Amino acid sequence: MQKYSKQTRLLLAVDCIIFGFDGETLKILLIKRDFEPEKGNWSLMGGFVQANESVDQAANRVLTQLTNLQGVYLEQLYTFGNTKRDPLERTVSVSYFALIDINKYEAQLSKDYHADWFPLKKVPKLIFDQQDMVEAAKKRIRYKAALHPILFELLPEKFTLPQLQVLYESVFNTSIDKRNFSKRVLATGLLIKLDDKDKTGSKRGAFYYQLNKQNYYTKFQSFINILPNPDTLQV
Amino acid sequence: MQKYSKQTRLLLAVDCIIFGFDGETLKILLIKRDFEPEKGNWSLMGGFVQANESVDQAANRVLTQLTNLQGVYLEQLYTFGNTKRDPLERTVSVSYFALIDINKYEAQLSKDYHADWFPLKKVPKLIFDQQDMVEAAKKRIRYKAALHPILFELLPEKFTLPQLQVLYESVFNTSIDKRNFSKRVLATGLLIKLDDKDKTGSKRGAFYYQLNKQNYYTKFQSFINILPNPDTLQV
DNA sequence: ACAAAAGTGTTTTAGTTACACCCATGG
DNA sequence: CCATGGGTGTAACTAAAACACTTTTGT
Repeated sequence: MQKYSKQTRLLLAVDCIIFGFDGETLKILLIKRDFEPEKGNWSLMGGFVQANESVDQAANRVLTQLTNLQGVYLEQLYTFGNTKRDPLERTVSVSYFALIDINKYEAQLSKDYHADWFPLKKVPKLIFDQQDMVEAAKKRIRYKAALHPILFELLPEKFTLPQLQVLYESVFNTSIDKRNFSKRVLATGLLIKLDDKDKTGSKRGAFYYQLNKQNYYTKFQSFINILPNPDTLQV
Repeated sequence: MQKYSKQTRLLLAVDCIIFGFDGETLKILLIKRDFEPEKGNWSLMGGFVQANESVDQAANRVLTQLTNLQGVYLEQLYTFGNTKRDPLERTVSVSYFALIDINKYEAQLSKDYHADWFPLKKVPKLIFDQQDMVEAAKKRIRYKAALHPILFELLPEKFTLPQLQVLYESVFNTSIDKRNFSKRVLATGLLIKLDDKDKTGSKRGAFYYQLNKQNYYTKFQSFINILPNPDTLQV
């Protein structure tokens, strides 16, 4: 089966940076690595690409293994290819980032995989070059969210404008005027106002909204304008 | 040296989409593949990642092989990992795109490598999934150029505003008001006006400009605003 | 003297920011 | 009845778009 003779064959891995939002801060999901080297240390969920699967399929497999979720937003981030990144054997890793609704994630799974959620500011030391992967993922999510409506992937089907605003404020580490925020968000045409309210956050309650899926898919690739001053954003 | 036993090892390649601008249209550089399969057909410049080099190094090596240029703008684009993309043997390819000053490219090299420049609208049939790579690169260059000043990498050290405008108009397939264009470009603070003129394009001549390297490097990551209506751009 | 491309300024329009009060409700 | 968070409108300002004429010079 080796038709290109004399060429080096090497290990190819995938690693997933899995983001979730708990209503207050953006978090990532890490596991305790269960094999050597670095066994027992915090790590991204990952795995080797198998002979019979594409790289994308490998990333999806690995993500589903840990979360038991299907159809999740998953995007290729960057391929890390330094020769020494895995000290045991040359391994190139294709990193992906995923955005999941943290409520759909079952806590039970954390026990099975010795996994845990970490706020971005409290990420523990990670194995190999995974610190770089997380940094790249943080940059990418901010970059992309400044231009495209990806953050909705982190919220449940029904959400309120205050919830959405907290999410944006947390991702961009800024505070936004709620009047202007609501104007900009509603001007995108991506939201449908529902009749019922979320009463958990206040006595008056805040109206629920849901995504207008049609507009969402057609406008996903175009630039949107939810943030103030996106021009001055350093990304 | 195989420490992770029972895992699949596979071939890893790099492929480069090399862009150049001849003053009229955006072009890419292709070669005639000199080994089987698909020997003699048009192909991107590429090669296998060797045991002792990083993936980035492989991309740089391959680019320098064909162009004899160093220090060129080279950015990782996407990793293509379908199982069947190379019919001979499973090969995952990390694609990169490069922006070069077409004047620095020596025509002699084209003869050595049986290479040629093709306008984006006249790219011939390519091997494997390289058509997808070129499409991804076209999208990426437009996307990135709409937000960041990468197109200067395609121009010589000294260039005129009319030349720059033709470049933008060609990349975005649009026509731009020259008064507004010059206002926006100069407002970026990226350009230094020189004293001499390019007289090849007109009797009066157009002033040369060069990049303010300092501002260029510090502002490279922030969003700039040279295009009209970037919001409505489909990318 | 005229053709051909370079260069420049102003008005109009649209979009963004800043800002403060009333509303609804549970306790 | 009051504390808490939700919801909304307007005026001031800033940025973008539209638009046309003058300059230079080689032939």
